Amino acid sequence: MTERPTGLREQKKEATRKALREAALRLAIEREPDNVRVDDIAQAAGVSPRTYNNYFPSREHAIVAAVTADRESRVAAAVRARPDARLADAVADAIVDAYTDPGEHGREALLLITTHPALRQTYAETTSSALEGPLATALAERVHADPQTARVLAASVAAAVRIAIEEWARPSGALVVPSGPLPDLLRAALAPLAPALDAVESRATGD
Amino acid sequence: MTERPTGLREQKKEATRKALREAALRLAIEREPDNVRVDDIAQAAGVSPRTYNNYFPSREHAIVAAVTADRESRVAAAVRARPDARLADAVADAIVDAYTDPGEHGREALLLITTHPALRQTYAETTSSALEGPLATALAERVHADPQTARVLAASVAAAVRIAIEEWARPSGALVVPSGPLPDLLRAALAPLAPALDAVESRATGD
DNA sequence: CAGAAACCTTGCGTGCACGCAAGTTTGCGT
DNA sequence: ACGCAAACTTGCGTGCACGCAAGGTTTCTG
Repeated sequence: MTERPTGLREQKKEATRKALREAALRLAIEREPDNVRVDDIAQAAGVSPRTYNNYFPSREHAIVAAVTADRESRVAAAVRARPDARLADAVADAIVDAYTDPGEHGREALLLITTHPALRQTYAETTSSALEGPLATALAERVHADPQTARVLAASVAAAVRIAIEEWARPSGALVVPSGPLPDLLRAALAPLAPALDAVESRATGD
Repeated sequence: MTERPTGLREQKKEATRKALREAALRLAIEREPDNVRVDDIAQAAGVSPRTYNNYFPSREHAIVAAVTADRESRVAAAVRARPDARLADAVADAIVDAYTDPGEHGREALLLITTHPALRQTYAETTSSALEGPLATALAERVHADPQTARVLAASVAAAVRIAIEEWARPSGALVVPSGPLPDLLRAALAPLAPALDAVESRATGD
């Protein structure tokens, strides 16, 4: 499933992708993100600037990809892994797990993303859109509703996550409340959707 | 509220904006959208190319703005106008009303947007994001929940609308079902969210 | 009504995204 | 082992978004 289809060309591609996102993150940390040209990233990774855009659709994406990794598909897998739990709980737990303590280098990188407006937006955006697809598939399997319903619910969850992340990464001009740690924000944002998840779950079970 | 703050500078600005979006739509219809440069639109509207981007953030936005107009804020107003109806119904009706029969020139323009991938995406995207803010405000007034909850629900509704529009504007390679007219798609996409809207409504009422 | 302040337009320069058409590498069948 | 086809990289060219600063217009203020 997550194995390499053939072997060697795929390795090279993955190596290049990794080199690019790590170079992007490293450069963004040591200089300011604004002072990093895409040419620099490409050069640091040993490829042409044109190739950079074969891997990432924008300058910001490589940087956030260094943090994001494959969280989104792990969320989908975690939801699948608990078919007995209440759906709303399974979703909330999976998301909180995935977005809690993003790892070692993540700490400094997240500060960077939080600080920088363009990165903030790309982060929330890609997180949300990357989550929508896999989660929709997982939901469609889990409840036996039509794909459209699963897609709407997945998109709603993704939107809630995006809002939580935006809230969490807000500049917070010291006037408003710090609005708490990310896990709490995530659960609070997901709470309003619980009735909808419950409904589709019971409807599927009772059907 | 929707009045001009002072007068004359605002008139000129609105005139320019209107000239730009109408020029954009006209050119996009008579040539193909791909054959319309932003320079052409600017010239047709009698402003410099640089000024174009002071009004619209991308080439596609002017075209979809010609169709979109101010639908999104009308949705918010319509929700506010029916404080007695069930929230889920008020939202669904308001949205269906706003997105049904977009007007005269809309017919041809919508075909154009439907046909063209980049326009489709911009259309669904701006529609959704333009809806989220005003609707969140309206919801926050209507139910007396915290703003965060209102925002999540508004974003979910916006996501559902986006999905319905995407589905409706899908190329539909004649293999899948035509998936029906837009109002039906909208109601179907909004249906899964009704429990969440009911819940926040009763919680606010009972509170 | 004159001067100032706010605002808008515009040209210029830069960086970026991407289509296209070579040129090069990898994989596979025979 | 060989050669072809698919896939990847790269340079080039184009169009676009946008920061910046100069100049013009509208609005505000005394």
